[in-house]
Amino acid sequence: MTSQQDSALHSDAANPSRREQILRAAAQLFAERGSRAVGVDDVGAAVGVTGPAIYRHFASKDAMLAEMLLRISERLLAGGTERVAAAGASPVDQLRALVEFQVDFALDNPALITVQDRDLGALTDRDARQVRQLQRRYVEEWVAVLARLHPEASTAACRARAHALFGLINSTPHSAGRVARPAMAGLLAEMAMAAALA
Amino acid sequence: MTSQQDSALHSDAANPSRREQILRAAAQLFAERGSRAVGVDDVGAAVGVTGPAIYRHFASKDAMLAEMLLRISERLLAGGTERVAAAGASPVDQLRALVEFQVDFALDNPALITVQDRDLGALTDRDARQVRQLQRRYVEEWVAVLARLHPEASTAACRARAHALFGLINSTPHSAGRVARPAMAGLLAEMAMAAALA
DNA sequence: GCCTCAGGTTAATCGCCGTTCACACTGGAC
DNA sequence: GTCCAGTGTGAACGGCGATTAACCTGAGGC
Repeated sequence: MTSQQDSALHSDAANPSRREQILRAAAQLFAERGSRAVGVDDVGAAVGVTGPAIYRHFASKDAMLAEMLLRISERLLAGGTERVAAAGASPVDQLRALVEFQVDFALDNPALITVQDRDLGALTDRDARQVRQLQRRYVEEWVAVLARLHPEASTAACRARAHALFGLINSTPHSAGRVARPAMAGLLAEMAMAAALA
Repeated sequence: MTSQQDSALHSDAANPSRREQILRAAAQLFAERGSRAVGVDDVGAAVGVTGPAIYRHFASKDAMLAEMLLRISERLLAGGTERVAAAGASPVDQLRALVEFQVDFALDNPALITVQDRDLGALTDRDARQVRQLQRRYVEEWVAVLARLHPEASTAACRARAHALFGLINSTPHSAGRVARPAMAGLLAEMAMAAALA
């Protein structure tokens, strides 16, 4: 139904391998219905093959989900640290860089955003631990910046603030498409900045 | 494990019937693992009975989830309209009333908040439609207030803004417990007001 | 012209889990 | 005391869905 094609998954966006096609289709389906409600046959059908063909490319359905979530977390962490580094020394500028990065990511990859916080629990302990560790490092990036903007606040409060900002920005998938992308980006960034500095 | 006892489910909080116990336990489990990952036996075990005993109180596992989500939506809608009505004519006061109501609800019922937006898709079409309709009416309550505060903004933009505020406030379950309840309530309300008025 | 191998296919297998069944055990109502 | 409604229990049943097995094909390399 959706023509949405979350961009953060492809190595080679132009000519995606079958493996990449599967990951993208799976992300879309997982986001719509939840990973446990999506059958291996559904994923196969979405790329024009039968269910078991998946196993030529992934060890298991869980492995697909794991790879998906690991890539997202890595991409967020890498992008976040990069943007902060490029933003100079001003905490407000750093915050703005993080906000704009997260807004762009959420608008570009609504399905991945949805899957990430809905299906973390479906991973094996081992995979989940690894994803959570990457997520934690990304959060700490935000916490460090927020701490400089609110010197009086505890670390725990800054962490809560960071999570609240993620919730705000990641609300995108819920208010799907009725507002044009640039306007939406502006609105979310503005709200996030106001909330962050309040 | 958790001593959390979401309060919005009981009619008689003091001496809950077996039926209510089941709903509470199920909400907790569903929030932790997702409704599809929780077995009927798990729910039974959580209240000290075997799985099939559930069927003395609910027609099916889906019926449990449906009742849970319907109650939440009804409670939110009722609470929201009531608070707005009691807040007088000032849009800012009305907004503050809504924000404080939502913050209290989210802090009191983290499990329900989680289940509500994670497991809506597991409902039958009929039930899902009904829940969505209640949710929509609650959202419109917010949209009406936001529209008066931003007369220049489109309805769609106000709706996006409302969803963003829900995302912010409902982030509570993700930053579980490290900040004391009153401080958390203050922080979330402050951030939400700033974001709403930005 | 063969051999290999990547990538598919269809037809089992197999375990899990929602649900139903047939049979107790209560504890009031009368 | 009897009876019945309400609750539970353990043992099937049945379907669904992930995985595996066995077999096929077509494109290169040699």
